[in-house]
Amino acid sequence: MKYEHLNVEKKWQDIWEEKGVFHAEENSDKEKFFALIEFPYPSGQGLHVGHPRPYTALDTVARKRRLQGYNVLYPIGWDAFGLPTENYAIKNHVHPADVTKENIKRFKQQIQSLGISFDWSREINTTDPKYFKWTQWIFLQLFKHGLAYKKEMAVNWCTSCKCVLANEEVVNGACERCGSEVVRRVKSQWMLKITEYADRLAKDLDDVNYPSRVVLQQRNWIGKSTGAEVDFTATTGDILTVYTTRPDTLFGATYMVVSPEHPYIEKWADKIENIDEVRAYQAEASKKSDLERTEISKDKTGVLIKGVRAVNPVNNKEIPIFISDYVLVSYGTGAIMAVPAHDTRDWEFAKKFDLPIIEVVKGGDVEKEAFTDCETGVMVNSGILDGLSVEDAKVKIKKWLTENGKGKEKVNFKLRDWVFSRQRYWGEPIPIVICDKCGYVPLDESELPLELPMVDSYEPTDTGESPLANISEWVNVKCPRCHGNAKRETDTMPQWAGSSWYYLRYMDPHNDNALASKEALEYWSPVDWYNGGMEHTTLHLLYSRFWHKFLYDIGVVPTHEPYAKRTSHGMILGSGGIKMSKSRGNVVNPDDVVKEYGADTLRLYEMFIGDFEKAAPWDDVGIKGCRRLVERFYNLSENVIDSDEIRKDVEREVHNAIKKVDEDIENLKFNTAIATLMTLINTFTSKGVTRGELRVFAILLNPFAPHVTEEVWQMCNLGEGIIAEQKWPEYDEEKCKASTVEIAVQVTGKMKAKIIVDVDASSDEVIALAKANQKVAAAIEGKNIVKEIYVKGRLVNIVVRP
RNA sequence: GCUGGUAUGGUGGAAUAGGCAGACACAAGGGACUUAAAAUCCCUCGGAGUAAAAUCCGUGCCGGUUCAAGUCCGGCUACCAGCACCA
Repeated sequence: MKYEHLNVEKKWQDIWEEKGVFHAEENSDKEKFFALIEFPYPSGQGLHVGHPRPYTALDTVARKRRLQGYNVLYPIGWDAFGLPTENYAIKNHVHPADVTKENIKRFKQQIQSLGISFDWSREINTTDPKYFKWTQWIFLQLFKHGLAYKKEMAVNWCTSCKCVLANEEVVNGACERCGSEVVRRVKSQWMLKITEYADRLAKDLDDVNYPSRVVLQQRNWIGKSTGAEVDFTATTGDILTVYTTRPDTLFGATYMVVSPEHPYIEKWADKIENIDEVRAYQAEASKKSDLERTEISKDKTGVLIKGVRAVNPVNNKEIPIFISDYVLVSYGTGAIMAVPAHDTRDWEFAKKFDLPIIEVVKGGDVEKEAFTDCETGVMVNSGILDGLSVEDAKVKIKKWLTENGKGKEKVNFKLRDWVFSRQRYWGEPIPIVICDKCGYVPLDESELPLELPMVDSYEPTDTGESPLANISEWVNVKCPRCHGNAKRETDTMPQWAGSSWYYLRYMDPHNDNALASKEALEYWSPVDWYNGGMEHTTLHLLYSRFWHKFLYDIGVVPTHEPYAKRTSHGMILGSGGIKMSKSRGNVVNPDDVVKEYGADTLRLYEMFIGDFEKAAPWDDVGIKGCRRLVERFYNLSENVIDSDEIRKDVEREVHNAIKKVDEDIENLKFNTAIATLMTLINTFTSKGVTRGELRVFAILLNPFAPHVTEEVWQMCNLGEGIIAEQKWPEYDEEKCKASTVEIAVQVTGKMKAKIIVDVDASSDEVIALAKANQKVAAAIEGKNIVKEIYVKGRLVNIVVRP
């Protein structure tokens, strides 16, 4: 019997749509379950087979939860602001809003053909003014709480996008999006004080269920370190504070280094004898792009500051001061004490400039390389610290510094504030007015949303100004405070703004009075299960945790973390394990797969392809195995045994399958869940299937292959419908157990025979049975038995010596 | 350089808490059905070895612990990802 997947799938999708079966219920007494996938960016290229992997995975979970009686929220929307759309619009002389509309239409149609159980009544779009009204509203709250501020600073400037980038968006000195060179530019930028939350963002990772690799990556990015600030006195009389994680090595400091941007250089200008040389070095350092700075990272450069020296507070020794670009102005105090004996970078610098190396931790050979081990060393040449371990020395010196007013314990983070403005058109306008008299004035909340003006040209400029700056009728406004002439902020928000809170909007997507109602937030928070890509770990995932914590602090949301559980999927690669890309011409379009094999087959294959968390290569031929599963299942309907029972001889296999599929879905082991179903269907194909067995099987398969299972259910008159009945099967632990079991028998670790024994047979009985086996008897004959081991239900090992 | 992760047949991948390596698929080979092909069904399918068995070898490499190691420990190698002068 031929399975006409196109008709069947369309039929069921129409039924689901018409009945609205996937709409999350309002005011429900049921327990809630909120499943979330990262909403897509509707690009011009349309869907590729990578997209459905996470959608299908959480769809499987969401469908299972519905069958288990939960009120499930599984929403989708569009993260639609962004550069590719804008660039396409510029090139083709159409408005980005129109491009976005077209792209969404295509994406939606493609996703709907997969039969994912999204609640389309809650669809959101970050470019919709009704949506970004609340993005702007959150920005205003951040501003009012001092967490959004404008600052003149050196920023990452993408030469191709003509736009600044956040630190998180710079990859190996290049733009994360387009790969072009990123250079430093001094610009006045809106910043968000994510650093204010650094400690909580790191610490609260303990309270959520995230994969350890995600936790680790976020913690590394936040980069918390504990050390001390130490006050050196310069010969000018100024206090020059350094940050170090190794205050124990203070006696080994033989010079200091300040970053080229350190403010004291200007202050000391007339005391520095070689100020021209110093200035030349500063100029050179400022010209370097990030890429150059990393490329030359091995060869240290620097200039000795002549005329000013520093005094080590612990022994009053005078030491020289250098400037060098290996010290960053943005971390710590922008100045370090250099301990060449115990820091690799300082060691390299000292060797190059022929500076003294004083060993203060014994245990290595500091003439050969820096000894950085903190575990084994013992303090030497360190006055009061001599003889102590590194750990004890740290404690003692911190105490000494505090007591003598020479420094204090200090925690530092690598995390920097978030550069939040972009000089592009297609983003949320920043709702701020710049007034000569009043400074930065927020728009009144009643003025929101502040919409984008219609313009003829939204090309980015080289001047570093947003295209919005040219629209004088939009730019020139009255100051909301003093009503004098003022100008709007013309930069827009980055792509990450809209996605930093979108999951909240799904809870109450049509609310005009708040980003979501209190009741909805109370009921649906937090997201129970959020699946997304590893590439967002230090971007979207971190940003949204920051916004959420802020919203929690100002009483908007009821939980301090947005996502209770996070999982991550691997990429779908092209055949041969290379990345799919348009330029390689190896992109597989899901539309073609749906057409040829059907959505159920595509879904099954996406889940069967391999370990969900790892990358897997697409195989055009391999998908056939999944199509066969669908057909075999469909064909089971032809010869159903008229009985509602589960037959005794398959009972154990059926109950084990329920258990296995249930557990595997919860543990992201979709591939082995499907393998279990394949094994079971092989049994049914050879032994036939009863109505009772078919019911169980169809429900287990339903979350993976929702169309064909409903179809067979209907054809065989098994009941009202799988979704309609909501009955996830339960397994009976007793029925999973076998009465007899096959035991492997080894003689000194070598497999000799297999015997069948009673599950509850005693060790003695089993060993006796094993010895009675011909092959085993032959193998142990005439030898000393040293040991006899029985592992229950597994094997017997008889250890002999000749 | 640092931090994680991974390594299993021709391929994708299984293997609870150390207990029969290769589940489940794909491909390949053989057979049945067919005028033929497709589809379907059945058989074989890590390597060496044998007429068939027996037997030996085998989870990136080298060692170790154990009655027993893909799994644990020590030392490498390769690949992937993240970070990259963070003091």
